[in-house]
Amino acid sequence: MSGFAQKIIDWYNENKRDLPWRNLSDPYPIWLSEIILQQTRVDQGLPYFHKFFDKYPTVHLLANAEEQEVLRLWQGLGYYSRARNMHGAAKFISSELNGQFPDNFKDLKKLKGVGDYTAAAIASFAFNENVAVVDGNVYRVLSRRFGVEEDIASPKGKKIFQDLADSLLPQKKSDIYNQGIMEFGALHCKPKNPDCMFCVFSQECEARKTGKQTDLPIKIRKVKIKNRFFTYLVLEFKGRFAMKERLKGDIWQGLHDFPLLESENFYNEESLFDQTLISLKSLSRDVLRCESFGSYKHILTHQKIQAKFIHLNLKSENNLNKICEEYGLKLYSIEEIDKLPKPILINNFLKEHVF
DNA sequence: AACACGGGGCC
DNA sequence: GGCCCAGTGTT
Repeated sequence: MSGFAQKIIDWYNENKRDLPWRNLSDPYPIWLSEIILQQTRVDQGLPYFHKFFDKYPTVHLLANAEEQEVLRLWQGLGYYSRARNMHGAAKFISSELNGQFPDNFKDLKKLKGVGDYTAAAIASFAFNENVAVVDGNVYRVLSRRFGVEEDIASPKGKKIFQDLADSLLPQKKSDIYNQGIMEFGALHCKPKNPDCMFCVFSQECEARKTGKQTDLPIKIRKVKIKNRFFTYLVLEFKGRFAMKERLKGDIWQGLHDFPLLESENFYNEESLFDQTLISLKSLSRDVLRCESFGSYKHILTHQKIQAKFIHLNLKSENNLNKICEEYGLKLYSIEEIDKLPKPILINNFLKEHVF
């Protein structure tokens, strides 16, 4: 075993966290945890793992659940296609494979939502297959320790890191080593403020020699962050809220949120109001004028969505208030929105339509 | 090869 | 306000 792998394993045995999906041989909870932890920190994913594993202790129970119920449990975790793919894969395993999990890297990759990383992780942790996992932690640890300055976002860079990870993989205890290098990246060789003073690689780390720790790994972002502006109408009818299912091909597809207007900015009020009128005609068939204020900010990786809520201009003759009164509707103001329990905000996709 | 897809934590 | 996180699927 290389000195590198040995040091990783020693560090891991000394510093590892006690996590519920560790030291298990059943691939189901391991798969569950890996899907949940894609692009997600352990602290954030942990409660979701418990929710899912408690509610669906076997792959059959998950497979037999309604998709809406699965999405409801996933609510707030983000990247909702993970939930849909996971549910689809559960159905496939339950019905086509008789509940028998694929037991090797190649077959695991055939599952929806299981790519190179996840297939390697499950193959390694559940079936002790000798494959190297490469995730964000591995990129960081390897790039720093070995001074690799290749762009991890490029296919060429990805291959270089995969090859390096493969070459470092020990023949024995590769599962422990895989867990170890990721844990080391998550807890010690962190993106910001890595603890280089007390590091097992303090002597041989290439990044430390050149002071480039926080410059590595190199990741060239090409996608520009887009700004989007949503104005929400929050309408209540006898304790239920008007919600719409979001269309495919956009964010939160298939999920539900409040009726909304999208504009290029919040200052383009005139056009926003015009749209409002058109949109509200489906509710009231009347001409309405609304006034907007307040804000709710929602930041995504590649989209910056700023949302706010509107209420009506009370001076208006045929205003939404009147319509609301007629129909027994309540239109929420921003102050009232702020007092609502958090799940009622735009993370929500409850399937409760008033109209 | 580029891009879409979430939400939360950190500095 | 920008970056990152136990990445994958689509085009």
